[in-house]
Amino acid sequence: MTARLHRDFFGRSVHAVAPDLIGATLLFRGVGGIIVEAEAYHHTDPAAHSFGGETKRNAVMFGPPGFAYVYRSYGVHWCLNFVCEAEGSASAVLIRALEPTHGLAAMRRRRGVKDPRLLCSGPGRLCEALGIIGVHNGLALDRPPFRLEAPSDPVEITIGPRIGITRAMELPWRYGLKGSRFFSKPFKGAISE
DNA sequence: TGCCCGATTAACT
DNA sequence: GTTAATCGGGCAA
Repeated sequence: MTARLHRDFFGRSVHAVAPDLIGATLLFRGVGGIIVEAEAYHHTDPAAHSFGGETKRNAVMFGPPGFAYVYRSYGVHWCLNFVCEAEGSASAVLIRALEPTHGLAAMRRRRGVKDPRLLCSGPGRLCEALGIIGVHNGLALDRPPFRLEAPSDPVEITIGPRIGITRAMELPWRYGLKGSRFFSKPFKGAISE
């Protein structure tokens, strides 16, 4: 239990890493919870930021695996991704929701809500709850302030179409912890694995 | 430089 | 169900 996730873990296909992240514990400065929802993005995928090639914003995606890619969404929110595969592959997993387990008081203070289901259920919400912002773009995931631990027990995975995107919507690259009450949105037409 | 748009959220009707 | 908030990237001129 509590096996740390090392760089080798991320040096695999996003389609292997994303489901393996479900059930893992993500902490940022000791605050966080269990990853219950994630989506895979690959540079051959029209919905990925890296699809059009390397830019200043997405440069971290083109670097080595095991680092955080943080970007601003809709000019309002921050979103957290984990870079995967090999350097230059430009693929990443978007962390979409956590089940809060550590530092609930800090999360409530930052988010301004009490309901645990509103603290980290969404990519923008979880970054606000954990205090992750643009300056954390490019940080390594295997050392502080990040900490990642593998699931202590095997988990059942739910798979469905990604949400919030306008391109390649049909690709079933959204992964969830089966039965979780902390999704950003329900899984529709979900398949269990 | 100007313009449009987005891997979102919350607050509406 | 709809829409404003808000800003950097990407592209056209």
